[in-house]
Amino acid sequence: MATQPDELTPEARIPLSRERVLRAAMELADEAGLESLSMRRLAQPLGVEAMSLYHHVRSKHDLLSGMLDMVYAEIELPANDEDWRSDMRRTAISFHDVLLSHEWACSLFMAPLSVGPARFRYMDAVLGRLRSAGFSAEMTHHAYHALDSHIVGFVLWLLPYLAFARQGPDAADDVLRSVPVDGLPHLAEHIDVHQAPERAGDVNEFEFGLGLILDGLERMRDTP
Amino acid sequence: MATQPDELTPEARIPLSRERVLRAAMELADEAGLESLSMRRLAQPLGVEAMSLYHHVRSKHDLLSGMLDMVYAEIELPANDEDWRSDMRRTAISFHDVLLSHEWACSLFMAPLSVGPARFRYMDAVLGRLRSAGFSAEMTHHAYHALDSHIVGFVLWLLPYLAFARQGPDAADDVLRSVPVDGLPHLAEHIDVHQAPERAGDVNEFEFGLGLILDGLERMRDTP
DNA sequence: GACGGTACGCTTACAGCGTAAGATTGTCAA
DNA sequence: TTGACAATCTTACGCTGTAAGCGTACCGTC
Repeated sequence: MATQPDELTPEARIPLSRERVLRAAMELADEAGLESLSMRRLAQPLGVEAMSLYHHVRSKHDLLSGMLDMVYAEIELPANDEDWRSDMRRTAISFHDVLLSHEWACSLFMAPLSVGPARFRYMDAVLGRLRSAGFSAEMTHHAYHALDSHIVGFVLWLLPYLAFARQGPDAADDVLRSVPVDGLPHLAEHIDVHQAPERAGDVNEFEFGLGLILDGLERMRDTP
Repeated sequence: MATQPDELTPEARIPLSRERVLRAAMELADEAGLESLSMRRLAQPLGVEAMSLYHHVRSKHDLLSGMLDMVYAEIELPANDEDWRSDMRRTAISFHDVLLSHEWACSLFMAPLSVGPARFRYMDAVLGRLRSAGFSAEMTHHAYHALDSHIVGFVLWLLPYLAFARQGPDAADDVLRSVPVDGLPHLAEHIDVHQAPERAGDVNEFEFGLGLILDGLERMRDTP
């Protein structure tokens, strides 16, 4: 049954392409993490050898750049529907969610990757919505960096906790309980707050800081 | 002149230690970046072979954990001198400065490293200062995450720009000019703001967002 | 002084990495 | 049929972290 043609035909039917390589890379990174993404392992599910990938991707660096840009493409751009704070909140939460669904993306912010078109489009859309809300160019600049810093910084904090939580239902609690809180009373209290049963959604945590920034900006818009 | 004893004696005088390994690792990372930090290269300036390091460090993972904790140890903890906002601003700026002087540290936030004592101490001190300012346990928790998210997120944004700027006086401008701004008018404006001569200190950018958060928190403290 | 235990450093070896170089194959045009 | 060209595979190199084992130098105890 499993003759050679049978195996080769479907592979040959769908030729490699940058698109397909990037998409496979994202899937692999989503499932197994960035550290599992090697050229050899990426080639395997594509039915190809590692070096073949280099016809569609200049280097691993280029591959990662492309992956990050696909992440940016998933972010919901700000609408012009409601008041600017609601519009920006929606985009910020979308960015937050996208980063959580591609945890490896945060690791790529540090590397000096080349910036792709989707990221430029995202920046322009956010800056445009802030300008149309009435912010000056200078103020828009401030607001943009404050918002993006919060989003990326927050997810960066959240990810290690999520990694623990995924290990098992009580793994996170075990880790928290193992913290040496002797002589660190406020840390102990902080951990209690984290363990409080009512805090199901850490999204609320995120939206608290987000609201703080949005409200602060709104006040500065009123009195420029 | 260069007899064997001459060469061996000074090495034997200063035996390896976890402290010395960590310090050498930080120096290497500061100068050449995290990607240059391999066990073999780290061993070289210590006058030792790579495997010898494993007597003082459980693994490379453990080495990185230790390095990150030394970074936390450099942060100026919040005093109880003035009003809480001034105290916290000083600590936040110190954190910011420390991250800029050890750029590799940001890359380590993502990895699920074990948390060391200096980081616990930092957390407790910050949480304590917020509590003594009159914030509730829940509110302190919010404030802590909002502040740290901003610090880490902001530095994460700044680092790629700094990397360009270091390549040469005009390298950053060249990169900015090469951005395809056709159809992205707000991005073009954003780049203009970045290139404006009067913006010498990007620290101001950082302190803008910091002030936004501190002021927002202060308002919530007044009306709980 | 002799002896065993422990700590520390070295050597060797292995599997895996990114990718340069070159051989091989499949496909279409002339 | 032939040539051209692109896509793919093969091989190889220098690098990585680190497991396993060996040698040695110092230690407290007899």
